[in-house]
Amino acid sequence: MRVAEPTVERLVQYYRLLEQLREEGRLVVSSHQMGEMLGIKASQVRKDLSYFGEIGKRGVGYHVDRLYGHISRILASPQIWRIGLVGVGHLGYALLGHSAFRSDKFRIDALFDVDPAKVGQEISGVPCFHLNDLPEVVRERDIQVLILTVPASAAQACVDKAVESQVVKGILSFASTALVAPEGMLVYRVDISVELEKLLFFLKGGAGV
Amino acid sequence: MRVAEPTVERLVQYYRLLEQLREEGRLVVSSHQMGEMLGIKASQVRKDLSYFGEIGKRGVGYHVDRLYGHISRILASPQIWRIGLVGVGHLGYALLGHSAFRSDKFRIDALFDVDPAKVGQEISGVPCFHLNDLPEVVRERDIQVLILTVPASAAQACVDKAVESQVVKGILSFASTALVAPEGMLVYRVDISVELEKLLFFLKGGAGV
DNA sequence: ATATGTGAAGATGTTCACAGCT
DNA sequence: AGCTGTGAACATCTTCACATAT
Repeated sequence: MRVAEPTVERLVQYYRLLEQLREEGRLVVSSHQMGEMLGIKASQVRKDLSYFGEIGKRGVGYHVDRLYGHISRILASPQIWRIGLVGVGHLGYALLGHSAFRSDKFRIDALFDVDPAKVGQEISGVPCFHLNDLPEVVRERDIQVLILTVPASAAQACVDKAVESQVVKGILSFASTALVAPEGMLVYRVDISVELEKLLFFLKGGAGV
Repeated sequence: MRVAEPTVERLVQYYRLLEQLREEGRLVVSSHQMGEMLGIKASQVRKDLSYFGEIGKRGVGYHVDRLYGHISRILASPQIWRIGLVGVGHLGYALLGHSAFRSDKFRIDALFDVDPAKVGQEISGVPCFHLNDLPEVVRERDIQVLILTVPASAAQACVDKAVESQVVKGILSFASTALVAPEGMLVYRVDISVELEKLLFFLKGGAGV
C-alpha cells in the first residue's frame, strides 16, 4: 500500500511525541490528545494510524509503547544509510553538529568540498574529499544518499556527479535552485528562502498591488 | 482573491528563473520552457500565472521583463521587514551569512541568545540581546518576524516570548518540534530531520515490515 | 502555426459522522 | 460512555483539452 508524503511527515511527528510521552511514563494516549499537542485534527491522527492496521483500542486509546514500536518499525530502514555531505560551509558545518543528525538510522560518512584547505582534512571526525572524486568515493564507501549544502550555482554539478556515480539514490538539497535529475533518483529540497518568502507573502495578507 | 500556498512557492521559483533569463538577455519564454527548466508542468505554470491576469501573449509566450516585474509586484512587501534571529548557534550563524538572506525585502535587525559570551556583542554587525529581553527589544525595534534556530527544547519558550511582545506576527522555525501559537500568529516550520526521514522512507520503498 | 487562458475532469488530501468495540 | 476505524463527503490541488488570440 502506498503511503502519502503528508502522512509520513506526520508519522515522524507522532514518533517524536511518543518518545517524549514514553519518557514521561505515560501509558495511554488518545488521538484527540496527540492532535492537541501537535496541532493536528484527531480524525487525521486516526486516519494516518489506521493505514497500518488496528493499533488502538476502542474506548481506550493508543498504548504508548506499542504505538511507538509500531511507528518505529514503519519508519525503520533495512540498513544504516551512509551519507555524503557536499559543501562544508557554514550550513554544512551546522548540519554536521545538528541534533537531528544524531541518529542510528544513518551517519555522515564523507564530506566533499573544493576548498584545498578542507580537502584531505578530517572535520568533526569525517574525512573530506575533493568534489571531483565524488563518484569514486561514494562507490568505494557505499554512500547512497547525498546532502547538498553548496551554493545554488554549484548544485546541479553535484547532482550530475551523483548521477555519474550510479550508486547515489537520493539527495536532500539545501540549495535555492531547481535541480534536474533522472527518473529513479529521489531529490528532496529544503529551500530556506522560499519558506521565508511564503511566510512574508501571507503575513502581508496575500497578493500585493 | 486567495492565492494558494503551492502557487506562491512556485511563483518564487518563476521569479528566480526569470532573474536568470533576464541576465542572459532573453526576451521571451514559454510556459513549456519554464516548466522544463523547473520540473513543473506547462499547464501548471500557465494556471499559476493566470490567477493574476492575462500576462502572456497567445501564440508567443511571456515577455521576460514584463513577467519578472509582474511577479516582483505580487511578491513585494509594503515595507522592509525587520527580523529577529533567535539562537546564534551554528545554524543561526549559517543563516546570517546565507545568500538567501541578502535581500532588500527584509533584514536581520537583532539577535537573541542566552550565552553570556554572545549577549551584548555585535555579530556580523548585528547586536545580540538576551532572550529574556526579547519582548522589549522587538517592540522598540519594530521587529515583526522571528527566525528560530534554537534547540527543540527551547523553541516553545521563544514562541511564548514572541506572543508576550504582542508585535511579532510571524515565525519561521527550524526547531524539530511542534509549536503552539495563538490564532493570527503565522508559524512556518522547516524541519530538517523530518525531510531527511521522508527521503529515507521513500528511498527504501515505503512502509517497512 | 503556436502558445496562452480556463472550465471541466481527475487526483490527492482532509474532515465528517457514525458504526463497531471495549 | 468513550474512543477507534473508516466509508463518504468535502476541499484542495493538478492536469487535461480546447477555445481564443497573435
